[in-house]
Amino acid sequence: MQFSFRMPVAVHILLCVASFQDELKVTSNFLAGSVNVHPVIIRKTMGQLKAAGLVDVAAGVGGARLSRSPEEITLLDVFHAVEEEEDLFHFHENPNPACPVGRNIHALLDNRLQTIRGHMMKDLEAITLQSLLDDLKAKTT
Amino acid sequence: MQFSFRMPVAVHILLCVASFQDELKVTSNFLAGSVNVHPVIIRKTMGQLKAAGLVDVAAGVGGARLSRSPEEITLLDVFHAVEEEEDLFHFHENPNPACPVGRNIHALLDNRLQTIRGHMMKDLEAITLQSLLDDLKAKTT
DNA sequence: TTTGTTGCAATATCATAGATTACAACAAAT
DNA sequence: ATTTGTTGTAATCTATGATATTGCAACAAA
Repeated sequence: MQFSFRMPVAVHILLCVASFQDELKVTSNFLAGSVNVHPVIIRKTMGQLKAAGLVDVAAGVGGARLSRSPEEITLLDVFHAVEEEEDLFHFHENPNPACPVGRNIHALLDNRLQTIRGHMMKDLEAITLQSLLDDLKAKTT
Repeated sequence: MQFSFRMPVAVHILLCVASFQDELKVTSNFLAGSVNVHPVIIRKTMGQLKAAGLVDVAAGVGGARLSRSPEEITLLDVFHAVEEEEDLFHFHENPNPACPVGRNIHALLDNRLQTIRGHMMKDLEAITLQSLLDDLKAKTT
């Protein structure tokens, strides 16, 4: 089990927008060509990024731009924009309350797993779009 | 998206085995009653725990026991026993190699996300079955 | 008014997880 | 040796969620 590819796709979109917004009109069709998914998926994801205040999309005429500088966009922002707010692990419903383990399993695991999730969020927060752009530049020059 | 509930179920199984192995025969039907899932799911999960060397199951006569002491079983052991070895995030296949972003997106994200996954593994490793049993005892007495 | 685009709904397709059924293999008890 | 209760495993069913696809109204600029 793993997270869907919405997150990598969203990062891909943001990198493309950051890289090309000054040279050409970054449309969902253009992005679909680079990411290689259906344009509607791009538009949907872009809608989430827009709702999160990460990009501005020009309705009608088309094209997208970053709403903030790449230093101010972290992977945590992207994650929150794109993924549901869920627990990392899915608990089984209705464990038997007559069993001491069943009665307590949820409470036992919950805070420990939330801690792990918290660490993951911190890690994502430490990665900025700018750092990815820097790496990208290093790889392409 | 999140991990399936195999992991919490496996922990539940191990806690029950540890708690009851000296008092009664811990069968898949007994466990199914506490966890509240189908006995076949228990047997399947138990098979994974057995293959990972965490429990011994008595074929024929039935009943399970821990193969090691609870101090020597970590949630990382359980995780490896029960979850596929996958990346945390699912990458989109076939990004456009003609685009500098598409050509590099995988390499850009991969090691960063692997690092995050590594932290998660370390966190899981720090949680022993014994610590859960201690908490359980504190809650039930 | 035309053109290219976004936003969104509806539907289709596909993969995966869990539930369920069925049954052979097994070991102990009698 | 037979019975009994259990494990191990395969096959199938169902539900859910993710992505793909189609279609179209709304929009803004030329």
